[in-house]
Amino acid sequence: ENIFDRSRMAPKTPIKNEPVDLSKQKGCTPERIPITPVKLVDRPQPDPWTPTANLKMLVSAASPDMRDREKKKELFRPIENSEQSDTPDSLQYDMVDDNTVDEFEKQRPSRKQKSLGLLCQKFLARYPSYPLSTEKTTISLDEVASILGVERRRIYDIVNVLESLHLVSRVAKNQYCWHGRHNLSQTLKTLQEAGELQYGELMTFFQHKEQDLEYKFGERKRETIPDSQDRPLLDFSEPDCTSASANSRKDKSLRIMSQKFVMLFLVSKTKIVTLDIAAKILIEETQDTVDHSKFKTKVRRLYDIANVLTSLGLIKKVHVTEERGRKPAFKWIGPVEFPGKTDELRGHSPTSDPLPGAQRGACAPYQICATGKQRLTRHASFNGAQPCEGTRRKVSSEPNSPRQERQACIVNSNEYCSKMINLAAVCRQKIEEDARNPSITSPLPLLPIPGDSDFCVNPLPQAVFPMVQADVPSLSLPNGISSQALHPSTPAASKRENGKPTLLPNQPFLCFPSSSLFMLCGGLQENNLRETLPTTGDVGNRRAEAQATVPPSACQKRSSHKCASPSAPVDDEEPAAKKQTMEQSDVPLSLVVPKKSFESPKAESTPGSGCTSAEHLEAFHLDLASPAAPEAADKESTKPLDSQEQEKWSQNKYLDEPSPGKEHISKENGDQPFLPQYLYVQPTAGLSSFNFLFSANQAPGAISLAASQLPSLSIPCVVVPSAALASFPLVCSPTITTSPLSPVPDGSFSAAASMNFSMSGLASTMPVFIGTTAVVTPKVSPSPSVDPQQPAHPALHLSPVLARSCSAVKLDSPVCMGHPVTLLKLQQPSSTPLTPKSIRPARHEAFFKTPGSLGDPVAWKKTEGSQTRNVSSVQRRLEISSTSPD
DNA sequence: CGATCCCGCCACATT
DNA sequence: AATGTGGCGGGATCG
Repeated sequence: ENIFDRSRMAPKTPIKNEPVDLSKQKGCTPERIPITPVKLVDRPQPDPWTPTANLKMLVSAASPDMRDREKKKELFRPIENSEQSDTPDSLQYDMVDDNTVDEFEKQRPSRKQKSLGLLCQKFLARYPSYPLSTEKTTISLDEVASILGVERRRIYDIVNVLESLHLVSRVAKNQYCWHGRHNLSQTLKTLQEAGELQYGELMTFFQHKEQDLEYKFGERKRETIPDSQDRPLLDFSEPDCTSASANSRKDKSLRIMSQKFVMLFLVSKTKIVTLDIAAKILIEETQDTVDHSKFKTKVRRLYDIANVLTSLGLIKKVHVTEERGRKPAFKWIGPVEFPGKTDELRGHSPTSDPLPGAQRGACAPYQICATGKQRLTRHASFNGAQPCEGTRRKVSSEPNSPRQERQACIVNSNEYCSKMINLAAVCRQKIEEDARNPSITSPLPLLPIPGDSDFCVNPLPQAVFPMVQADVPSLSLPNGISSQALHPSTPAASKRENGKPTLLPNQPFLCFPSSSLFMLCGGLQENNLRETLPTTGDVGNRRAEAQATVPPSACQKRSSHKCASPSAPVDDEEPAAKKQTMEQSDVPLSLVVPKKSFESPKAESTPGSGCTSAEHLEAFHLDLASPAAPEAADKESTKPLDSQEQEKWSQNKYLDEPSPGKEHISKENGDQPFLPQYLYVQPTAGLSSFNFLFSANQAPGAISLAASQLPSLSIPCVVVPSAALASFPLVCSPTITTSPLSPVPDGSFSAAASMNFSMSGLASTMPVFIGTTAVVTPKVSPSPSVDPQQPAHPALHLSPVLARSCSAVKLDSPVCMGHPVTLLKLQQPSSTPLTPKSIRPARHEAFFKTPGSLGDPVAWKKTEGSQTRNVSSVQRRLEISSTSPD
């Protein structure tokens, strides 16, 4: 034993022997190995002196032995390298050794003994936690591997994680420098800051949700990780690492993952992160699809990282019991508070120039990240839809004016998108989970429906789309157009949705959708209202940010706040409230928010009215952010509060292109639309019997814009029949006009018109849904499910939003809930294509089918194809957002 | 049976 | 080309 220990102790010995062989052989060989077959180390018995000697010995011995490995299991139990645990055995070995391999064999190291965590402990034991500054300890991977009796590959796993925390740095090939934990605190602080910037908001959302949900621990973390981080690796940059250059292109995923993982803990309120959430968050890009395999792989990696972190005493394994059950999770047990905050950092990145920072990004990862977000938002605003496109590629292509900044922005946006997506996915899952768990659901209204998850994801995207599309169309074309754009229906097309361009020019409308969601939620839920408001406010901020391009200051602030918000002060009135509310608010919302960036500006060009509307929106945003917000909130709150209203809402219709409807609304509601983010038109209003809900985003955009101009906004508008809806059977898809409802001219544009028509005709009492393209499902079961709602589907773009909204609503309002459910059912059967594009028209036959329930959207997606759906959802978002038309 | 995660193939990077 | 790195996922073990 001593020997073994020594060996470890004395790492220095240069010898490398071929530990590998030995190690590999692990088990002793039955045949010969008299000695201690197990580990290299063990074997050495003869010459204890130097570890190396032992190693050699072992090796030599082993090699022959090696061949036999097979036996190991039952027979062996080699002690293995492990000293301690094994030690006893080792002794035994000695005793036994020669003769019975058996014992050894039996001892064969259990898996645990070979665990990475244990190996890491051994590794760490070799070096002082706080080495004297003077002494520089170099680590030779080969040497360590041999000493510890493991393959070098394992050492890489450990070193990579340690490197991510700057406990070691790579000096040269096969050589690492041991720094110890002197800088650990600083590194963690940095990560925390970076994490807040990147994930802060998201985290908060998630956490809130989670908490709401009821996680025991409450947490998971959520967050998304921006790609940007990846590359730069937050920390790395600064670290002393001489080898900064080192980080070559490849972002070592393990290192990055490790940092991100740590960031999650640091950002998490609860300090507890579940593996699945972390994995989701870490999975970048469009993962909606969710490759199960990918997820699995990610989890595996996280285990690797977690084992090392556990050995470092930074985290410990725990179980979080959620509604669903218990999930593996890790709790941060390391230092939490770090003296000085990085206010500075924040200031930099957020406030200061987003762009530049981003570009520079390379220099300071943090900043970059932060900037990235901001930018993203901005982008969104600027570019409009593009931002998201989850898939970057597309986006990049689209946008036009590419400036460097822009491009950068785009990139960021992409990242942002990816994050969003991830978040969405996470949210979605949560929601789903929540939904599953009834208990939890309460907090989050959304969840209830299975589809929700989709909604979450989709909604945003869709919402975004709608916005854009709407805008575009509206601008360029009145209702119909927009619808057409949307209609393109082909999924692909839908995703991109053309309209944007026009819209985009300046900003994306995308944002709205999300807001819309919020709105809905808010409206629906009484409680939520507040939350929503805040969220909305946030949204507004974001929008502002997005728009910020124009108003940088505001944007920056917001962004900064956002970032900071979690930890830092949000400051403005909103922030605090928002934060709180935010937290409570559903995840989805949060997701939405980020996305949203609507804008309307572009609209101007085309439709003057649109512009105005846009302005309103902005104004709102601004207002929200500042003083106005409260009012809006109030208004909103009031609306939502009323259960009656909710009911009405249920009745609400969503119009894809409801410009007319919107107009009505707008008229009726007039200015207010903004307030709530959802616009819901009371029956009294223009619509005789219809209530309109507009997603906040939508609403704003839609309302303002749409109402005035954009018919196309359609997206946002969803008319949901009130609970009573049941009565309404009709849904009109804009494009498609299902025969029954209104004859829509052609699918494409007619939608708006159709909407109108339907409206008019139907209006009387029926709840009509206007889908942009959707088909009406006349069938409708009037009752509960309110098939009509389904129409939402029709509105492709809208649908998402609607769906979300609906879902949200459902949650929020019982009434809604009921409907949705039914709806969902319906929808599923229908097999609707969720994607807006698909929605598009005609092709999809009837998207609407059972539009009704919000939840459906998900279902739709599902129908399309789970994977695709997922991805699509994300992509859709992105695409939609991007609106690149094709 | 799900949670863990060891093991090592193999691709890519670096020398 | 050899060697260093490290992504990745099959499949064994654990609980």
